[in-house]
Amino acid sequence: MPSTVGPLSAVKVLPEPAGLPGPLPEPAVEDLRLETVLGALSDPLRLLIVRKLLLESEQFDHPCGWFGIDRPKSSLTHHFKALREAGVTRQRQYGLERRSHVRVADLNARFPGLLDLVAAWTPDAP
Amino acid sequence: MPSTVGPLSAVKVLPEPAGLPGPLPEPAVEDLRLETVLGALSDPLRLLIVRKLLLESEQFDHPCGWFGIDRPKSSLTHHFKALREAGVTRQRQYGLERRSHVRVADLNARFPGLLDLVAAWTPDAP
DNA sequence: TCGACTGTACGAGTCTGATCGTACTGCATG
DNA sequence: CATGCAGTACGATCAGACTCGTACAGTCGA
Repeated sequence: MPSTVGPLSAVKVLPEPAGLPGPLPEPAVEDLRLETVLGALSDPLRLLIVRKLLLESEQFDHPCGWFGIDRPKSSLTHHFKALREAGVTRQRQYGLERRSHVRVADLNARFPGLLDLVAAWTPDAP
Repeated sequence: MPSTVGPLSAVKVLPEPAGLPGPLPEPAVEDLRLETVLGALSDPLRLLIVRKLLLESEQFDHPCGWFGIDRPKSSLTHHFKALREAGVTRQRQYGLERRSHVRVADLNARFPGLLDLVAAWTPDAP
């Protein structure tokens, strides 16, 4: 997984007209890479985040605090950014909060069945 | 991805009666972990290996040389070991060679659809 | 028995990612 | 305007992975 989104030419950069809720920079659907997405999902914490989004929301965006993860804010920022830059989630700025949801349609179009595996995943045991 | 197979209790250790072609140590089906498998598949080189095994063999084992990858032997050993320890491939010792194949049945049982994504993957572009 | 061959083990160098503290930005509400 | 809050940016630290050279082990055929 690259530290940045990748070559800037491949990134949807929406300058975002001062304060309006628009999606943060993310890879376009056609630029989603399987190895990058799998890398983003190879972390248990991020798997937990995506699974929770899939099972308990799907239609609404959620801020970081909604997940109830007991980690420092800077750690959460790191993981949410990783998910967004891999193309797994989309983030929008709603006033104070930055809310996330899974790019279900995009991921199902490019990697059908992948999200089912995430939804069926369990944090620890068999 | 752990550097070892994991807790030794969770590893199928077949003492392998002196020279007979038996599977090398690998995680049991029920011990396969999604995050570990995804981590193993998040590397382009390993994705290439698994895809080649899926598309061009499926029924037969193949030694490292068969893949025609232009890397030092020690690098290849590293990746084949990573795949085996994650439970993606099985390796058997046939005389001189150590041959690999994908654990198709096991992976389809635990993570249905995952191998289809790997088979559909392309090394570089959309 | 002596190479030739396949693959491993071990170690070093390098790099990336995970974690987290601290300081900061931006928005909202009083 | 002042305060509080959500989240980021930056930097440090640490662990793990990737890459590879070198040395070694086991097997097969001449």
